[in-house]
Amino acid sequence: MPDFQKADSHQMIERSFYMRDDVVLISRELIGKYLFTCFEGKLTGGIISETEAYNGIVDKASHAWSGRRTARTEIMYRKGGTAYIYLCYGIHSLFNIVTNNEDIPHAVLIRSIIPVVGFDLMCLRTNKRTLNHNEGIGPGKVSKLLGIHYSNSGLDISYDQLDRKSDIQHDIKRKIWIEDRGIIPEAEEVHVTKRIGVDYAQEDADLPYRFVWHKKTP
DNA sequence: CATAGGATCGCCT
DNA sequence: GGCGATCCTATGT
Repeated sequence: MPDFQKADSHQMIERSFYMRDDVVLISRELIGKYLFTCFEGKLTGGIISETEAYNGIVDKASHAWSGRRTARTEIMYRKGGTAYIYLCYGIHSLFNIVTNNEDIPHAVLIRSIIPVVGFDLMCLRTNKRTLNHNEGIGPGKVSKLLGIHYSNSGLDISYDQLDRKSDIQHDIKRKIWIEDRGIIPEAEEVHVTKRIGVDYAQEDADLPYRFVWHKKTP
């Protein structure tokens, strides 16, 4: 378990990171970043350990395939750094980060985290006495641990440096954000595979858009 | 309005 | 590894 207190580089990821063109690269680069939520003043967070890229209108696995726009998917067409969260199987809120410019509906699904901050609250949310080893593995479980609900879809998770008026620790309005704390996964520990549960996507079903961090045991 | 199905999970065998 | 839960979303009449 990394010691986040000792990491010397704490930095909330800014807009330019999310606004880039290559959603697969962003998906890869999010491995090892810290995902935080703060709802009702309570902080929880973990290290992102699994992601999937969804490559907009040309990607048959994407909700925005062929430019589809509905009330739900409209959020995907916002600018990079927006949260796109939707309900899956009637039960699970799945958390995605919109990337690229406005009107380009790229997104990264966060599939797993390693819990780091707020264990007590995460136990409450999952109704467990202690967190299981695999409690953060699976996109539905990520949202459960962090208290993310699909009604939070559309929240801004980024910030614009020029608009920054005070220390981010005092930005009580921000509910979800990502920080770079200097963790760099070993390249050979990050596995690339096809995406989960998208067999319906025909020729796009096998694209190497999933990244899984298999950490060597310390 | 009605209805099929889903970027899943946990419990069961 | 099989299956039911559970309800919103998208689509069609």
